[in-house]
Amino acid sequence: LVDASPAKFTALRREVVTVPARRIVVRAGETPTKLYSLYNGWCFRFVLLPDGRRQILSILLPGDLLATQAMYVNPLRYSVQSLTEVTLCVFDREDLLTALRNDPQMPDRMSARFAREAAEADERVLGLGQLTAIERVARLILRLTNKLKLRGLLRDENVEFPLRQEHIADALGLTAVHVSRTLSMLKEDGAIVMGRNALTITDRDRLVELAGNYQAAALN
Amino acid sequence: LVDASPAKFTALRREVVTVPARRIVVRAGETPTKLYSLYNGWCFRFVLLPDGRRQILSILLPGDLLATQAMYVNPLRYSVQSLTEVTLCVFDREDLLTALRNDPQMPDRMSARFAREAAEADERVLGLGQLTAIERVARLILRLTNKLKLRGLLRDENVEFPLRQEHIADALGLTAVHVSRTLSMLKEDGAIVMGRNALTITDRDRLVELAGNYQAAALN
DNA sequence: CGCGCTTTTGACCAAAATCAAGCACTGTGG
DNA sequence: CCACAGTGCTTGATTTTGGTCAAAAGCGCG
Repeated sequence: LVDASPAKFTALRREVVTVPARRIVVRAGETPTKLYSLYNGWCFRFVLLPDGRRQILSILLPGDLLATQAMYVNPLRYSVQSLTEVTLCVFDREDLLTALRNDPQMPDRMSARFAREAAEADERVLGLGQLTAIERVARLILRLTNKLKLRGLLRDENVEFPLRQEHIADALGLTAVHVSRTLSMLKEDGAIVMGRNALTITDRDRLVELAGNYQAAALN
Repeated sequence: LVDASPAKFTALRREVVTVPARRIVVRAGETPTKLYSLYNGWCFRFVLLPDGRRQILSILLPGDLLATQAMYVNPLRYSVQSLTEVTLCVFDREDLLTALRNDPQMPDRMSARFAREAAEADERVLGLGQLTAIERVARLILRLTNKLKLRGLLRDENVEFPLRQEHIADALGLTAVHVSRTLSMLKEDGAIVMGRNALTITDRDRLVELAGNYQAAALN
Protein backbone atom coordinates (compact mmCIF):
# COMPACT_ATOMS: atom_id res chain seq x y z
CA LEU A 1 0.00 0.00 0.00
CA VAL A 2 2.68 2.37 1.06
CA ASP A 3 4.84 1.50 -1.86
CA ALA A 4 1.85 1.33 -4.20
CA SER A 5 1.06 5.02 -3.95
CA PRO A 6 3.47 6.71 -1.61
CA ALA A 7 2.29 10.24 -2.13
CA LYS A 8 -1.33 9.59 -1.31
CA PHE A 9 -0.51 7.54 1.69
CA THR A 10 2.04 9.85 3.05
CA ALA A 11 -0.72 12.43 3.08
CA LEU A 12 -2.96 10.15 5.10
CA ARG A 13 -0.26 9.07 7.47
CA ARG A 14 -0.86 10.32 10.95
CA GLU A 15 2.46 9.49 12.54
CA VAL A 16 5.43 7.18 12.53
CA VAL A 17 6.07 5.11 15.61
CA THR A 18 8.81 2.80 16.76
CA VAL A 19 8.10 -0.41 18.65
CA PRO A 20 10.74 -2.60 20.32
CA ALA A 21 11.21 -6.27 19.43
CA ARG A 22 8.86 -8.89 20.86
CA ARG A 23 5.95 -6.57 21.52
CA ILE A 24 2.38 -7.31 20.61
CA VAL A 25 1.39 -4.54 18.23
CA VAL A 26 -2.23 -5.51 17.59
CA ARG A 27 -4.20 -7.95 19.66
CA ALA A 28 -6.87 -10.39 18.51
CA GLY A 29 -10.31 -9.44 19.73
CA GLU A 30 -9.70 -5.72 19.49
CA THR A 31 -11.43 -3.43 17.03
CA PRO A 32 -8.59 -1.12 16.14
CA THR A 33 -9.27 2.40 14.90
CA LYS A 34 -5.68 2.71 13.72
CA LEU A 35 -4.05 0.76 10.93
CA TYR A 36 -0.34 0.28 10.54
CA SER A 37 1.97 -0.36 7.68
CA LEU A 38 5.33 -1.86 8.38
CA TYR A 39 8.02 0.55 7.35
CA ASN A 40 11.00 -1.19 8.83
CA GLY A 41 11.67 -4.49 10.58
CA TRP A 42 9.85 -7.81 10.79
CA CYS A 43 6.56 -8.82 12.44
CA PHE A 44 4.39 -11.90 12.42
CA ARG A 45 0.67 -12.42 12.43
CA PHE A 46 -0.67 -15.28 14.57
CA VAL A 47 -3.54 -16.88 16.45
CA LEU A 48 -3.48 -18.72 19.74
CA LEU A 49 -5.63 -21.72 20.57
CA PRO A 50 -7.11 -21.96 24.05
CA ASP A 51 -4.63 -24.73 24.91
CA GLY A 52 -1.64 -22.59 24.00
CA ARG A 53 -0.90 -23.87 20.52
CA ARG A 54 0.16 -21.02 18.27
CA GLN A 55 -0.18 -20.79 14.53
CA ILE A 56 1.79 -18.11 12.77
CA LEU A 57 -0.31 -17.08 9.80
CA SER A 58 2.30 -15.03 8.03
CA ILE A 59 5.58 -13.24 8.40
CA LEU A 60 5.29 -9.52 7.72
CA LEU A 61 8.06 -7.67 5.94
CA PRO A 62 8.60 -3.97 5.27
CA GLY A 63 5.87 -2.75 2.94
CA ASP A 64 3.18 -5.02 4.34
CA LEU A 65 0.05 -3.77 6.01
CA LEU A 66 -0.04 -5.06 9.56
CA ALA A 67 -3.67 -6.03 9.83
CA THR A 68 -5.48 -5.66 6.55
CA GLN A 69 -8.36 -7.49 8.09
CA ALA A 70 -9.02 -4.62 10.49
CA MET A 71 -10.49 -2.67 7.61
CA TYR A 72 -13.45 -5.00 7.26
CA VAL A 73 -13.50 -7.83 9.77
CA ASN A 74 -14.17 -6.83 13.34
CA PRO A 75 -13.18 -7.72 15.91
CA LEU A 76 -9.76 -8.66 14.68
CA ARG A 77 -9.16 -12.40 14.54
CA TYR A 78 -5.40 -12.50 14.85
CA SER A 79 -2.63 -10.73 16.70
CA VAL A 80 0.54 -9.17 15.39
CA GLN A 81 3.85 -9.19 17.19
CA SER A 82 7.18 -7.59 16.36
CA LEU A 83 10.23 -9.75 15.78
CA THR A 84 12.71 -6.92 15.61
CA GLU A 85 12.45 -3.30 16.54
CA VAL A 86 10.03 -1.95 13.96
CA THR A 87 8.96 1.39 12.64
CA LEU A 88 5.31 1.69 11.72
CA CYS A 89 3.32 4.22 9.76
CA VAL A 90 0.05 4.90 11.51
CA PHE A 91 -3.16 5.54 9.61
CA ASP A 92 -6.63 6.25 10.76
CA ARG A 93 -9.04 3.56 9.75
CA GLU A 94 -11.75 6.08 8.83
CA ASP A 95 -9.33 8.14 6.76
CA LEU A 96 -8.42 5.08 4.75
CA LEU A 97 -12.02 4.04 4.25
CA THR A 98 -12.88 7.57 3.13
CA ALA A 99 -9.97 7.65 0.73
CA LEU A 100 -11.11 4.30 -0.53
CA ARG A 101 -14.52 5.70 -1.31
CA ASN A 102 -13.36 8.93 -2.90
CA ASP A 103 -10.32 7.94 -4.86
CA PRO A 104 -11.40 6.12 -8.01
CA GLN A 105 -8.15 4.16 -8.13
CA MET A 106 -8.35 2.90 -4.61
CA PRO A 107 -10.93 0.12 -4.89
CA ASP A 108 -8.94 -1.71 -7.52
CA ARG A 109 -5.78 -1.30 -5.56
CA MET A 110 -7.33 -2.45 -2.34
CA SER A 111 -9.05 -5.40 -3.95
CA ALA A 112 -5.87 -6.38 -5.70
CA ARG A 113 -4.08 -6.32 -2.37
CA PHE A 114 -6.71 -8.51 -0.79
CA ALA A 115 -6.62 -10.89 -3.72
CA ARG A 116 -2.88 -11.17 -3.36
CA GLU A 117 -3.14 -11.87 0.32
CA ALA A 118 -5.73 -14.53 -0.34
CA ALA A 119 -3.47 -16.11 -2.94
CA GLU A 120 -0.64 -16.15 -0.42
CA ALA A 121 -2.90 -17.79 2.12
CA ASP A 122 -3.72 -20.44 -0.47
CA GLU A 123 0.00 -21.05 -0.87
CA ARG A 124 0.30 -21.62 2.84
CA VAL A 125 -2.61 -24.03 2.84
CA LEU A 126 -0.94 -25.96 0.05
CA GLY A 127 2.31 -26.06 1.96
CA LEU A 128 0.82 -27.21 5.24
CA GLY A 129 -1.46 -29.73 3.58
CA GLN A 130 0.90 -31.42 1.17
CA LEU A 131 4.54 -30.69 1.78
CA THR A 132 7.11 -32.47 3.91
CA ALA A 133 9.13 -30.70 6.58
CA ILE A 134 12.10 -30.06 4.30
CA GLU A 135 9.92 -28.75 1.53
CA ARG A 136 8.14 -26.42 3.93
CA VAL A 137 11.30 -25.01 5.43
CA ALA A 138 13.01 -24.61 2.07
CA ARG A 139 9.97 -22.88 0.66
CA LEU A 140 9.64 -20.54 3.60
CA ILE A 141 13.20 -19.39 3.10
CA LEU A 142 12.67 -18.97 -0.63
CA ARG A 143 9.44 -17.07 -0.16
CA LEU A 144 10.90 -14.64 2.32
CA THR A 145 14.04 -13.94 0.37
CA ASN A 146 12.11 -13.58 -2.88
CA LYS A 147 9.85 -11.05 -1.31
CA LEU A 148 12.72 -9.08 0.14
CA LYS A 149 14.44 -9.14 -3.23
CA LEU A 150 11.32 -7.83 -4.97
CA ARG A 151 11.20 -4.98 -2.53
CA GLY A 152 14.82 -4.15 -3.02
CA LEU A 153 15.76 -5.11 0.51
CA LEU A 154 18.22 -7.81 -0.42
CA ARG A 155 21.63 -7.02 -1.75
CA ASP A 156 23.25 -10.43 -2.07
CA GLU A 157 22.13 -13.84 -0.83
CA ASN A 158 22.71 -12.74 2.73
CA VAL A 159 19.70 -11.66 4.83
CA GLU A 160 19.07 -10.43 8.28
CA PHE A 161 16.94 -13.23 9.66
CA PRO A 162 15.30 -12.60 13.04
CA LEU A 163 13.13 -15.72 13.16
CA ARG A 164 13.81 -18.16 16.01
CA GLN A 165 13.32 -21.82 15.15
CA GLU A 166 10.20 -21.76 17.24
CA HIS A 167 8.71 -19.16 14.90
CA ILE A 168 9.52 -21.28 11.89
CA ALA A 169 7.96 -24.24 13.66
CA ASP A 170 4.75 -22.42 14.49
CA ALA A 171 4.50 -21.04 10.98
CA LEU A 172 4.99 -24.42 9.33
CA GLY A 173 3.04 -26.65 11.69
CA LEU A 174 6.17 -28.39 12.99
CA THR A 175 7.97 -28.50 16.32
CA ALA A 176 11.07 -26.48 17.07
CA VAL A 177 13.05 -29.69 17.55
CA HIS A 178 12.13 -30.93 14.13
CA VAL A 179 12.87 -27.57 12.57
CA SER A 180 16.32 -27.77 14.08
CA ARG A 181 16.88 -31.17 12.48
CA THR A 182 15.49 -29.98 9.17
CA LEU A 183 17.66 -26.88 9.10
CA SER A 184 20.65 -29.09 9.90
CA MET A 185 19.91 -31.07 6.76
CA LEU A 186 19.76 -27.90 4.70
CA LYS A 187 23.08 -26.82 6.16
CA GLU A 188 24.73 -30.20 5.60
CA ASP A 189 23.46 -30.11 2.06
CA GLY A 190 25.30 -26.86 1.62
CA ALA A 191 22.13 -25.04 0.64
CA ILE A 192 22.24 -22.45 3.41
CA VAL A 193 24.38 -21.06 6.19
CA MET A 194 22.81 -19.61 9.29
CA GLY A 195 24.27 -17.22 11.78
CA ARG A 196 22.70 -15.80 14.87
CA ASN A 197 20.43 -13.32 13.13
CA ALA A 198 21.47 -13.95 9.61
CA LEU A 199 20.89 -16.37 6.80
CA THR A 200 22.85 -16.93 3.63
CA ILE A 201 21.62 -18.95 0.71
CA THR A 202 24.72 -20.65 -0.58
CA ASP A 203 23.07 -22.87 -3.17
CA ARG A 204 19.76 -21.51 -4.36
CA ASP A 205 19.23 -24.20 -6.99
CA ARG A 206 19.68 -26.92 -4.42
CA LEU A 207 17.21 -25.13 -2.15
CA VAL A 208 14.64 -24.93 -4.92
CA GLU A 209 15.16 -28.62 -5.55
CA LEU A 210 14.64 -29.43 -1.87
CA ALA A 211 11.52 -27.27 -1.93
CA GLY A 212 10.13 -29.80 -4.39
CA ASN A 213 10.89 -27.72 -7.46
CA TYR A 214 7.74 -25.88 -6.67
CA GLN A 215 8.71 -22.25 -6.79
CA ALA A 216 5.90 -20.10 -5.50
CA ALA A 217 4.97 -17.61 -8.18
CA ALA A 218 6.12 -14.13 -7.33
CA LEU A 219 2.73 -12.50 -6.92
CA ASN A 220 4.21 -9.11 -6.30
CA LEU B 1 -21.90 -11.37 -4.09
CA VAL B 2 -25.07 -12.68 -5.55
CA ASP B 3 -26.80 -12.80 -2.24
CA ALA B 4 -25.24 -9.52 -1.14
CA SER B 5 -27.07 -7.48 -3.77
CA PRO B 6 -29.31 -9.70 -5.84
CA ALA B 7 -30.90 -7.00 -7.94
CA LYS B 8 -27.67 -5.46 -9.17
CA PHE B 9 -26.16 -8.77 -9.96
CA THR B 10 -29.12 -10.17 -11.68
CA ALA B 11 -28.82 -7.23 -14.03
CA LEU B 12 -25.21 -8.08 -14.78
CA ARG B 13 -25.81 -11.75 -15.18
CA ARG B 14 -25.23 -12.92 -18.70
CA GLU B 15 -26.63 -16.41 -18.49
CA VAL B 16 -27.26 -19.40 -16.30
CA VAL B 17 -25.57 -22.64 -17.17
CA THR B 18 -25.71 -26.18 -15.85
CA VAL B 19 -22.61 -28.34 -15.50
CA PRO B 20 -22.61 -32.08 -14.68
CA ALA B 21 -20.82 -33.51 -11.67
CA ARG B 22 -17.04 -34.04 -11.78
CA ARG B 23 -16.30 -31.52 -14.46
CA ILE B 24 -13.52 -28.99 -14.29
CA VAL B 25 -15.25 -25.63 -14.48
CA VAL B 26 -12.23 -23.33 -14.39
CA ARG B 27 -8.69 -24.43 -14.96
CA ALA B 28 -5.51 -23.11 -13.33
CA GLY B 29 -3.32 -21.20 -15.74
CA GLU B 30 -6.24 -19.75 -17.66
CA THR B 31 -7.15 -16.08 -17.71
CA PRO B 32 -10.92 -16.32 -17.69
CA THR B 33 -13.05 -13.50 -19.07
CA LYS B 34 -16.14 -14.96 -17.43
CA LEU B 35 -16.80 -15.23 -13.73
CA TYR B 36 -19.25 -17.61 -12.15
CA SER B 37 -21.25 -17.65 -9.02
CA LEU B 38 -22.49 -20.95 -7.71
CA TYR B 39 -26.25 -20.96 -7.68
CA ASN B 40 -26.84 -24.59 -6.93
CA GLY B 41 -24.71 -27.61 -6.04
CA TRP B 42 -21.21 -28.07 -4.66
CA CYS B 43 -17.77 -27.40 -6.17
CA PHE B 44 -14.22 -27.39 -4.85
CA ARG B 45 -11.24 -25.21 -5.54
CA PHE B 46 -7.85 -26.96 -5.75
CA VAL B 47 -4.26 -26.97 -6.92
CA LEU B 48 -2.21 -29.87 -8.23
CA LEU B 49 1.48 -30.34 -7.60
CA PRO B 50 3.64 -31.63 -10.46
CA ASP B 51 3.90 -35.03 -8.74
CA GLY B 52 0.14 -35.42 -8.53
CA ARG B 53 -0.52 -34.36 -4.97
CA ARG B 54 -3.72 -32.39 -4.75
CA GLN B 55 -4.64 -29.76 -2.20
CA ILE B 56 -8.27 -28.76 -2.01
CA LEU B 57 -8.24 -25.11 -0.99
CA SER B 58 -11.92 -24.78 -0.22
CA ILE B 59 -15.30 -26.32 -0.71
CA LEU B 60 -17.70 -24.02 -2.56
CA LEU B 61 -21.35 -23.89 -1.63
CA PRO B 62 -24.31 -22.14 -3.23
CA GLY B 63 -23.79 -18.40 -2.97
CA ASP B 64 -20.01 -18.55 -3.35
CA LEU B 65 -18.14 -16.96 -6.21
CA LEU B 66 -16.26 -19.65 -8.09
CA ALA B 67 -12.98 -17.90 -8.68
CA THR B 68 -12.82 -14.57 -6.95
CA GLN B 69 -9.17 -14.48 -7.73
CA ALA B 70 -9.89 -14.20 -11.45
CA MET B 71 -10.88 -10.59 -10.90
CA TYR B 72 -7.37 -9.53 -10.02
CA VAL B 73 -4.82 -12.33 -10.16
CA ASN B 74 -4.02 -13.60 -13.62
CA PRO B 75 -3.44 -16.22 -14.74
CA LEU B 76 -5.61 -18.12 -12.31
CA ARG B 77 -3.65 -20.13 -9.77
CA TYR B 78 -6.19 -22.79 -8.91
CA SER B 79 -8.82 -24.91 -10.65
CA VAL B 80 -12.44 -25.43 -9.76
CA GLN B 81 -14.30 -28.71 -10.19
CA SER B 82 -17.93 -29.63 -9.67
CA LEU B 83 -18.85 -32.24 -7.08
CA THR B 84 -22.51 -32.44 -8.01
CA GLU B 85 -24.41 -31.20 -10.98
CA VAL B 86 -24.25 -27.44 -10.54
CA THR B 87 -26.02 -24.42 -11.90
CA LEU B 88 -23.86 -21.36 -12.38
CA CYS B 89 -24.61 -17.71 -12.99
CA VAL B 90 -22.24 -16.34 -15.59
CA PHE B 91 -20.89 -12.79 -15.44
CA ASP B 92 -18.56 -10.93 -17.66
CA ARG B 93 -15.36 -9.99 -15.89
CA GLU B 94 -15.31 -6.55 -17.48
CA ASP B 95 -18.93 -5.90 -16.54
CA LEU B 96 -18.14 -6.65 -12.94
CA LEU B 97 -15.03 -4.50 -12.90
CA THR B 98 -16.99 -1.64 -14.45
CA ALA B 99 -19.78 -2.01 -11.92
CA LEU B 100 -17.15 -2.05 -9.24
CA ARG B 101 -15.81 1.28 -10.44
CA ASN B 102 -19.13 2.98 -10.92
CA ASP B 103 -21.20 1.77 -8.03
CA PRO B 104 -20.08 3.55 -4.86
CA GLN B 105 -21.17 0.66 -2.70
CA MET B 106 -19.29 -1.96 -4.59
CA PRO B 107 -15.71 -1.41 -3.42
CA ASP B 108 -16.65 -1.90 0.20
CA ARG B 109 -18.64 -4.95 -0.65
CA MET B 110 -15.93 -6.46 -2.76
CA SER B 111 -13.21 -5.71 -0.25
CA ALA B 112 -15.33 -7.16 2.51
CA ARG B 113 -15.75 -10.31 0.49
CA PHE B 114 -12.03 -10.59 -0.06
CA ALA B 115 -11.36 -9.95 3.58
CA ARG B 116 -13.76 -12.71 4.52
CA GLU B 117 -12.13 -15.12 2.13
CA ALA B 118 -8.74 -14.26 3.54
CA ALA B 119 -10.05 -14.86 7.05
CA GLU B 120 -11.36 -18.24 5.98
CA ALA B 121 -8.01 -19.08 4.46
CA ASP B 122 -6.40 -18.18 7.80
CA GLU B 123 -8.78 -20.62 9.47
CA ARG B 124 -7.62 -23.33 7.14
CA VAL B 125 -3.98 -22.57 7.83
CA LEU B 126 -4.67 -22.83 11.53
CA GLY B 127 -6.43 -26.14 11.06
CA LEU B 128 -3.73 -27.69 8.91
CA GLY B 129 -0.93 -26.37 11.06
CA GLN B 130 -2.17 -27.21 14.53
CA LEU B 131 -5.08 -29.60 14.61
CA THR B 132 -5.18 -33.39 14.80
CA ALA B 133 -7.04 -35.50 12.27
CA ILE B 134 -10.19 -35.75 14.38
CA GLU B 135 -10.23 -32.04 15.05
CA ARG B 136 -9.82 -31.28 11.37
CA VAL B 137 -12.58 -33.59 10.25
CA ALA B 138 -14.97 -32.47 12.95
CA ARG B 139 -14.31 -28.84 12.13
CA LEU B 140 -14.78 -29.38 8.43
CA ILE B 141 -18.20 -30.85 9.07
CA LEU B 142 -19.10 -28.03 11.43
CA ARG B 143 -17.92 -25.36 9.05
CA LEU B 144 -19.84 -26.71 6.10
CA THR B 145 -23.08 -27.23 7.98
CA ASN B 146 -22.82 -23.83 9.66
CA LYS B 147 -22.39 -22.17 6.33
CA LEU B 148 -25.34 -24.01 4.84
CA LYS B 149 -27.43 -23.08 7.84
CA LEU B 150 -26.53 -19.42 7.50
CA ARG B 151 -27.62 -19.53 3.90
CA GLY B 152 -30.87 -21.19 4.73
CA LEU B 153 -29.96 -24.39 2.94
CA LEU B 154 -30.22 -26.65 5.96
CA ARG B 155 -33.53 -27.69 7.39
CA ASP B 156 -32.56 -30.11 10.15
CA GLU B 157 -29.21 -31.66 11.00
CA ASN B 158 -29.38 -33.71 7.83
CA VAL B 159 -27.38 -32.57 4.81
CA GLU B 160 -26.76 -33.72 1.31
CA PHE B 161 -23.06 -34.45 1.42
CA PRO B 162 -21.41 -35.15 -1.92
CA LEU B 163 -17.80 -35.24 -0.71
CA ARG B 164 -15.93 -38.54 -1.15
CA GLN B 165 -13.45 -39.37 1.58
CA GLU B 166 -10.69 -38.60 -0.84
CA HIS B 167 -11.94 -35.02 -1.09
CA ILE B 168 -11.96 -34.68 2.66
CA ALA B 169 -8.45 -36.10 2.73
CA ASP B 170 -7.12 -33.69 0.13
CA ALA B 171 -8.81 -30.76 1.84
CA LEU B 172 -7.40 -31.61 5.26
CA GLY B 173 -3.93 -32.80 4.33
CA LEU B 174 -4.67 -36.41 5.28
CA THR B 175 -4.94 -39.66 3.36
CA ALA B 176 -8.26 -41.20 2.40
CA VAL B 177 -7.46 -44.23 4.55
CA HIS B 178 -6.94 -42.12 7.59
CA VAL B 179 -10.08 -40.12 6.91
CA SER B 180 -11.99 -43.39 6.83
CA ARG B 181 -10.63 -44.35 10.26
CA THR B 182 -11.31 -40.88 11.61
CA LEU B 183 -14.89 -40.83 10.37
CA SER B 184 -15.37 -44.27 11.92
CA MET B 185 -14.42 -42.78 15.27
CA LEU B 186 -16.93 -39.97 14.83
CA LYS B 187 -19.60 -42.52 13.96
CA GLU B 188 -18.75 -44.79 16.88
CA ASP B 189 -18.85 -41.76 19.14
CA GLY B 190 -22.40 -41.19 17.99
CA ALA B 191 -21.58 -37.72 16.75
CA ILE B 192 -22.58 -38.28 13.13
CA VAL B 193 -24.26 -40.74 10.81
CA MET B 194 -23.22 -40.95 7.19
CA GLY B 195 -25.18 -42.30 4.29
CA ARG B 196 -24.18 -42.54 0.69
CA ASN B 197 -24.61 -38.87 -0.16
CA ALA B 198 -25.88 -37.68 3.15
CA LEU B 199 -24.63 -36.70 6.54
CA THR B 200 -26.53 -36.28 9.78
CA ILE B 201 -25.14 -34.63 12.86
CA THR B 202 -26.61 -36.64 15.70
CA ASP B 203 -24.68 -34.99 18.53
CA ARG B 204 -23.54 -31.50 17.68
CA ASP B 205 -22.13 -30.79 21.14
CA ARG B 206 -19.99 -33.88 20.99
CA LEU B 207 -18.77 -32.86 17.55
CA VAL B 208 -17.82 -29.42 18.80
CA GLU B 209 -15.99 -31.07 21.66
CA LEU B 210 -14.11 -33.34 19.27
CA ALA B 211 -13.29 -30.29 17.16
CA GLY B 212 -11.33 -29.06 20.15
CA ASN B 213 -14.03 -26.72 21.37
CA TYR B 214 -12.76 -24.32 18.84
CA GLN B 215 -15.81 -23.18 16.96
CA ALA B 216 -14.83 -21.20 13.94
CA ALA B 217 -16.48 -17.82 14.16
CA ALA B 218 -19.34 -17.47 11.74
CA LEU B 219 -17.87 -14.79 9.52
CA ASN B 220 -20.92 -14.67 7.33
C1' DC C 1 31.91 -15.68 34.80
C1' DG C 2 27.48 -17.07 34.90
C1' DC C 3 22.66 -16.48 33.58
C1' DG C 4 19.00 -16.83 30.11
C1' DC C 5 17.70 -18.12 25.78
C1' DT C 6 18.16 -20.94 21.81
C1' DT C 7 19.81 -24.77 19.45
C1' DT C 8 21.43 -29.37 19.14
C1' DT C 9 21.38 -34.22 20.11
C1' DG C 10 19.68 -38.70 21.62
C1' DA C 11 16.32 -42.12 22.98
C1' DC C 12 11.84 -43.17 22.59
C1' DC C 13 6.87 -42.60 21.11
C1' DA C 14 2.67 -41.55 18.42
C1' DA C 15 0.02 -40.03 14.60
C1' DA C 16 -0.63 -40.64 10.25
C1' DA C 17 1.07 -42.80 5.79
C1' DT C 18 1.66 -46.76 3.05
C1' DC C 19 0.65 -51.14 1.22
C1' DA C 20 -2.50 -54.52 0.36
C1' DA C 21 -6.51 -57.24 0.63
C1' DG C 22 -11.26 -57.62 0.89
C1' DC C 23 -15.93 -55.73 1.12
C1' DA C 24 -20.16 -53.09 -0.26
C1' DC C 25 -22.76 -50.54 -2.95
C1' DT C 26 -24.45 -49.06 -7.73
C1' DG C 27 -25.18 -49.17 -12.09
C1' DT C 28 -25.00 -51.87 -16.51
C1' DG C 29 -25.69 -55.46 -19.68
C1' DG C 30 -26.82 -60.19 -20.56
C1' DC D 1 -32.89 -61.17 -12.09
C1' DC D 2 -28.26 -61.94 -11.71
C1' DA D 3 -23.27 -61.46 -12.93
C1' DC D 4 -19.59 -58.35 -12.78
C1' DA D 5 -17.18 -54.01 -13.23
C1' DG D 6 -16.17 -49.86 -11.16
C1' DT D 7 -15.82 -47.00 -7.48
C1' DG D 8 -15.36 -46.00 -2.93
C1' DC D 9 -14.94 -47.68 1.81
C1' DT D 10 -13.01 -50.54 5.51
C1' DT D 11 -9.55 -53.10 7.87
C1' DG D 12 -5.05 -55.04 9.14
C1' DA D 13 0.00 -55.09 9.16
C1' DT D 14 3.86 -52.38 8.81
C1' DT D 15 6.65 -48.17 8.06
C1' DT D 16 7.58 -43.35 8.15
C1' DT D 17 7.57 -38.83 9.59
C1' DG D 18 7.50 -36.00 12.86
C1' DG D 19 6.53 -35.37 18.07
C1' DT D 20 7.92 -35.76 22.96
C1' DC D 21 10.95 -35.63 26.69
C1' DA D 22 15.18 -34.60 28.52
C1' DA D 23 19.77 -33.39 28.83
C1' DA D 24 23.64 -30.91 27.21
C1' DA D 25 26.01 -27.56 24.56
C1' DG D 26 26.43 -22.67 22.42
C1' DC D 27 26.06 -18.09 22.60
C1' DG D 28 25.25 -13.38 23.60
C1' DC D 29 25.28 -10.19 27.34
C1' DG D 30 25.38 -7.98 31.65
